[in-house]
Amino acid sequence: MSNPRPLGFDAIAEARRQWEAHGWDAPAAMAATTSIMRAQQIILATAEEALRPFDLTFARYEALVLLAFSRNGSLPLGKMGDRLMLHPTSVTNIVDRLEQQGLVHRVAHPTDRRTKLAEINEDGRRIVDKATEAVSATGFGMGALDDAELNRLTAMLRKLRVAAGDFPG
Amino acid sequence: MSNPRPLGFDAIAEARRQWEAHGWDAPAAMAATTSIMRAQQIILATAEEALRPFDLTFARYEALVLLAFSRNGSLPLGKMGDRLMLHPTSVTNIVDRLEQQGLVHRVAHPTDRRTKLAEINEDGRRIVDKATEAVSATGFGMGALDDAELNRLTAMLRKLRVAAGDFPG
DNA sequence: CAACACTAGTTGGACTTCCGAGTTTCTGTC
DNA sequence: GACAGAAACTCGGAAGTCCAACTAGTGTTG
Repeated sequence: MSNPRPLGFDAIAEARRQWEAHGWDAPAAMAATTSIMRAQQIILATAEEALRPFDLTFARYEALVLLAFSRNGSLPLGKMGDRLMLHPTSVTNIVDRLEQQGLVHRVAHPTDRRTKLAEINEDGRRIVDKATEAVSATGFGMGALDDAELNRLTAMLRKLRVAAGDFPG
Repeated sequence: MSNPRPLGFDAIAEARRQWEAHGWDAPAAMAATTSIMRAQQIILATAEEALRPFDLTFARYEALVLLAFSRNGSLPLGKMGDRLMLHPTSVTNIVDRLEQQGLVHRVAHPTDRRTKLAEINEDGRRIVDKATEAVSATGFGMGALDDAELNRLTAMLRKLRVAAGDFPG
């Protein structure tokens, strides 16, 4: 989680200074963008480190959680892609691996023969519980922020997601 | 930038509800994490769409900007990796491509023969100016937030970066 | 000054993601 | 009932990232 070669200064603040010095537009948006990029990198690295003992990537973990939360423990692959905002081919790949790991298997859809369901099994549920404990224990790398701040962050990014057309709002 | 298959509801709010219903820990951190992941995806897609006419990925664009901002228009590859938080291999790959595109070339370090410098040329500077115009025009996909919100966002994520050891703070 | 450890960059391999194209299966319309 | 169009999934290929191992050059230390 910690950076092996820390800088002595805030690279994003420095970039913003230069951005403005060059007379470029939208410095606040640039700084926020770069901050989100870096935050995502930090959070992802933290989570993946916690997930390594379970041989799960964050994407596979998210997919497992989604299935664990679903009504019957199964969902059509396409619906998974919609929920996780992933390309269909990525879903195929993820389900392939989870199936190889014996945590999930593909099942025929009861009425639509085009559709395949991914179904989580008992091993999958056990793993997802343990993996969640491990990830939660790291606080997702967000220990520096309290719950009020986290909620404000989530609310701000919600606006962004609505504007991008993720959901009606 | 807009999602081809929008959901009718907020998937992250729904995930949080289920997370709490299962009695799992740190729901606020989970929701914030997932929000950052999705925000990064949106922003990246927006930027890459704007950069496509210039045949640049966001990573290559960031590298070009870094070089354009540097004192002599050149930096050692390792230093670029530190600033951009990239693995040395990724820097090699990025500079390879920028060199193929004729925007950058590798130069020997004046005193240390291990080190190579990436140096931006006139074409590179011209492209980075135009690309910046294109990216700024999209507001980085953050049009839904005003400058005050963007600054609060940046400040919160700054805490996170300090905690991860990016810089002393 | 010789041996050893460290640093800078590259190479090859595994993994993930997306895009385009293709197959199979519905669905709506005439 | 036939058929054009849409939908669900998969396959092959390109691009990007990281890791482990390697080469070459530098620094340190006895």
